[in-house]
Amino acid sequence: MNYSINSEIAKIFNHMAFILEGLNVLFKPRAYAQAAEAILAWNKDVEEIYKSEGLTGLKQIPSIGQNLAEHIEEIIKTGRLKEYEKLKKKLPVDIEGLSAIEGLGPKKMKILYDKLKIKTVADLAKAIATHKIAKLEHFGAQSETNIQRGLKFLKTNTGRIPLGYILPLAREIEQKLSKTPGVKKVIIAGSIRRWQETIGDIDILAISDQPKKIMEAFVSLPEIQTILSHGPTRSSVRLKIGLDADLRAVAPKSFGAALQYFTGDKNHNVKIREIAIKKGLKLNEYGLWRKEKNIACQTEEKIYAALGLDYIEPELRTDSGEIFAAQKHQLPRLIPHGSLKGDLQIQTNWTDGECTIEALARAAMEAGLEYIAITDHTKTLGIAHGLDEKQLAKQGQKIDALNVKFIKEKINFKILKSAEININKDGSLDIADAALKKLDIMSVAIHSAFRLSKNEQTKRIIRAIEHSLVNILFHPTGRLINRREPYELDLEAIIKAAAANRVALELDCFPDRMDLKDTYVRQVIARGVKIAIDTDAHHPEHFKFLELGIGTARRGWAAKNDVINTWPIKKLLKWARK
DNA sequence: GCCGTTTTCGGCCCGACTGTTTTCAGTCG
Repeated sequence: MNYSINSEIAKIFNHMAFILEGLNVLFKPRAYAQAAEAILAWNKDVEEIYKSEGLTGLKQIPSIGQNLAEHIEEIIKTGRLKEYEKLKKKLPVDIEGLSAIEGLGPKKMKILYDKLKIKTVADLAKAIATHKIAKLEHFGAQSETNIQRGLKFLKTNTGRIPLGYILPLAREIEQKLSKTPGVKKVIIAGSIRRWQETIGDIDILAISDQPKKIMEAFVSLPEIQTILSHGPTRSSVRLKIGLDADLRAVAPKSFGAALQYFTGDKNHNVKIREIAIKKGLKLNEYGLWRKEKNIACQTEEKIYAALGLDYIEPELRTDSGEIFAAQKHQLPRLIPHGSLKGDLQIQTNWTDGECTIEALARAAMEAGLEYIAITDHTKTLGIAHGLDEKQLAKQGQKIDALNVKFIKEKINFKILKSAEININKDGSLDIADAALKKLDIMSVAIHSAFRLSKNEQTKRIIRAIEHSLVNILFHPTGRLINRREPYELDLEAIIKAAAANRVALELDCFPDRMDLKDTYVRQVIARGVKIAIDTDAHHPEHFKFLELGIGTARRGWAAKNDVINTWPIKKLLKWARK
């Protein structure tokens, strides 16, 4: 899918928000920034929406009203936005470049431009070298030093890092801080607690009566490159890996309120606080208050309840309908962590995996699973030495033998015969039906011809879904986070075909795939289509990624029964036999 | 500029930390 128009418009709106902020305009900046966020999060191309439903369609997007819908219309029609051009003249600077400097926001950028005509990072470096900054009003020697330091450590704009690659480090820091004297509890909050697919920083909450001690421990961690701020209850650091980490400490009695506040996300919290205001209350990280009187603070559950809401799980806190559902008691019962019984995508050393079937099976047992499907690539994927019909049959014999061995060892574990069957360019499969019939479960995927037109790609995949033996479509959109855009395809049409043919769509939870992503999971299960959460394991260590898949499925409002590999093996095989 | 089951007008989250300030504005989350 091509959302470049969405990101282009979001970028313009974000720039406008920034400039308006610099011009001291009230409230509009938030309106523009929220609109930008909403457009980015929307799963449909705004140009398509506009073409089929006009301005009315655009106004269905949250935070888009008459004015912004007309702005979008103008950008689609003319490729530019006059109002943006006008604003740009008032602050014609490299917003992205300069924003990468810690502590430099719209107001200061405006001063730097007005007084010194600083437009770029290079201009800024020059001004620093000649000590012009310190002499400016509202700046000083310290500001100059800080900007100089900021120039050295530009905020990494390589983007966000997949959760799976950050989680081990975050947990290590959590462990270390837990050992500080006087600490009652340390918990990772923020986007990690919400299981967001990528992470921009690590947020940690500490419960302690002696917050200064834990702040001291935090800023002394060996993982740290620089200290950005260091106060008695809050500190902020840049880690050596280029990511920021924040620690917030509160007293035990404020635990629930602080956890709610520090988990976010921001939009969710703003909405929750607005609900508090409407009830004549105030919510902050210390509790829920009516004037000076405390209403709730110990647990998140109590705070949500006091606001008339069912408890909202962290994964759902994205301001995308969860608050309304909590008011109406309509929140889903999310799939619990640890409820997967199997993993249906695993590659072995028969193709591009690193280990034997048995080693992977034993690792899966260790991870608490009851079954796995071996899904080596098939023959047309030359680079992975894909298996042909004969080799598949031979692998089947090996799997049979291992299953017998497990029975003899009295191990309750089963290996299923499967494959990651390659979909040809025309939508046919590269393995003959006779060989496919011998497999326990059949999964398909595309690995080539990524650049087909949207129409052709969609038709190709639907043809594979319609094959009478196919059970699962692997990594349906093909995106690789920070590396490859998804293929152009009409996901709605694919979901429809999957529903009609009772085919499941995969949530491949390898950290940089996470495909389907959260919002797509929500779209898919809303249409009654099942998902399979698989690790795509190539190595025994990879089974630890299962928790990431559950996190993303929960973000997509999935219940246990929406996920086929929570089922006992008998139920799964019955389903697979169509 | 958006939004609404207390509002179609009058609201718009809240607080810590920093640096420049003698009481506060900017930035950040």
